[in-house]
Amino acid sequence: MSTSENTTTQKVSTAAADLRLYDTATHSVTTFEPIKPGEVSMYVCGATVDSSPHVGHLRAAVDFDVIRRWFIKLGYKVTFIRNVTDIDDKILDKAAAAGQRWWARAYHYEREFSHAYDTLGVIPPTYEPRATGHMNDMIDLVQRLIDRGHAYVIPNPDGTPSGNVYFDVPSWPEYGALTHQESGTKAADEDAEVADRMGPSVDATAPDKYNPVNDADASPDKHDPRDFALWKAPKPTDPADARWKAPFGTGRPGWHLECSTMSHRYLGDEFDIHGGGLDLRFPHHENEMAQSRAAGWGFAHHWMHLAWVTAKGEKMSKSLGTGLSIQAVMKSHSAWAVRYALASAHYRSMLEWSEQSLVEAESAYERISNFVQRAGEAVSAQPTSEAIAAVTADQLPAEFVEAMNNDITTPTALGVVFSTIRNGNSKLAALAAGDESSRDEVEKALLDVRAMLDVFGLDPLAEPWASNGGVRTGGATAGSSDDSMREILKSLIEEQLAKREEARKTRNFTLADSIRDHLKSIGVSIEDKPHGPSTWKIG
RNA sequence: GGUGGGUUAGCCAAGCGGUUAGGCAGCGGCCUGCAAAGCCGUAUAGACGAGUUCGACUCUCGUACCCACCUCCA
Repeated sequence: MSTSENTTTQKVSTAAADLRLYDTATHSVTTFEPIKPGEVSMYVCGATVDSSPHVGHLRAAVDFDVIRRWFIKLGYKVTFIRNVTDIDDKILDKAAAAGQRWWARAYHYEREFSHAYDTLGVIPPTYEPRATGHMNDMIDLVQRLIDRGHAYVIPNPDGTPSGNVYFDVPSWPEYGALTHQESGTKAADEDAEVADRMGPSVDATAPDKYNPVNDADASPDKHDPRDFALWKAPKPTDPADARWKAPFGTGRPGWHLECSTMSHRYLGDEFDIHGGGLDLRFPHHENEMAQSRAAGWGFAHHWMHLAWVTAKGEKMSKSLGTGLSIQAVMKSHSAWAVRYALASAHYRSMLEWSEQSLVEAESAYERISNFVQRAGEAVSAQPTSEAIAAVTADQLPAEFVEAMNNDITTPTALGVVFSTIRNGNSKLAALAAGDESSRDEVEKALLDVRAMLDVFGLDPLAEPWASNGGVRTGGATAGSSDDSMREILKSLIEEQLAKREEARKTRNFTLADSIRDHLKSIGVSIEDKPHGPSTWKIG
């Protein structure tokens, strides 16, 4: 990716004016207009680090990474924030159950997430704030909301503040603007029973229709069932180092508060895009929006929510215990294939995760890397990473740009990649047949393909794949850290190839085929060429 | 009960009111000593019912089924 420090000369592409994105708040696809010309600010809700990442978490990271890379390709300077929620009920509960310090558990799983992100080639955020690092900001925000009349402190019997502070939903008439659940006018009596069974709903505003399902919601202190915790008094079991002093009582922050605080800290009063998983829409993002706006901030202009990864048609979920751990998947599949499988569905569509999707991804890798390798050899040079980063959106194939600009339609954009490869393969064949006029077209196709793949983070010769083998071939690519072993392997295999070549010349095909079969059985595949020597690769 | 999304060929997955999505798998052909890779061609679609239209997979309404959020969740 472009790492140019000199952003003053950065130019936004012409294509950028035509980017359209779906906005959760308006339920429509609208043209994207940045707050500051040439810049995009994004805040994405990161993980609550209470246990290992699963495939669904990685989809979120990969999809937002692709969106971010597209903004960069359009020529924007992107500030990308993804937080780490490292203090919350689940972390405290699970750590206590496992006999761990809560912060030790949080840090352990934060490292697992980071490692998984790196493995899949997700660009690190511009900043990655932790909730625990922003306590003063959070306390300030709670106080600000109290001062502005949008929050109230629950007093102890003796009149001192208890540490429980709630957001006053009725004080904020815009509440519900994001998810449109503000109605409250229905409710024939027969609805009440179902509403109760289904738990709290912002539609069920009447106190007698409210049937709380957990302690926090059950609090009799709340003025309105929709009110939510900004600051929580410690439970007796909470460890001493999970309690922070505040003017409204010792306690810890509510979940929603964290993101409002951190987005403001790093992106200011207003920013372009707020993202997260679909499940965060309500209540998390609705509440975030209410408290940030009630604090007097403009907050997010645009909301993007990602759909699930499903397994056998159902949501892959930590809480349902159906999450497929990323470590398990990585045991039998390459990181490239996992990333491809995750990036190949539209971000707002459910993504059905199966072995078959991984198998297809591996096939895609073969097809793509075969082309990249052969084209590179045919024109005697691969484009440099600088050359690829320098390709602007305006220089990419128009159909690709249109697909990406049309709400990041990655499946269609990927179709353009394959079309370009097919066309490039044809030119490659023409070039091999001696048609020198095809050389420029092969070169162009190679550059286009790698630049498009770079938008997906799937250029096989870019990091992190390159140092992991990249295009796995005996001939062209070096880069292994273990060069001497590589040389030994190479000479052994080439000795076999020479024997086979000799056999082919004497039309001893039985011997030639047995050499090929043997190499295949140890994981080396042979490819004969119309002219010149046969090539080999591992895999 | 409220809110939102979905139903496309063997499988995965898009756009589009009329003109090839794409991938994987299949079939036929070219190339090859045979393969592999690659190229060309090709079959199988749009849950169901009605409506709008010259024309609908695409718009509208209805029905069925599936999924999600409303409680922690990417």
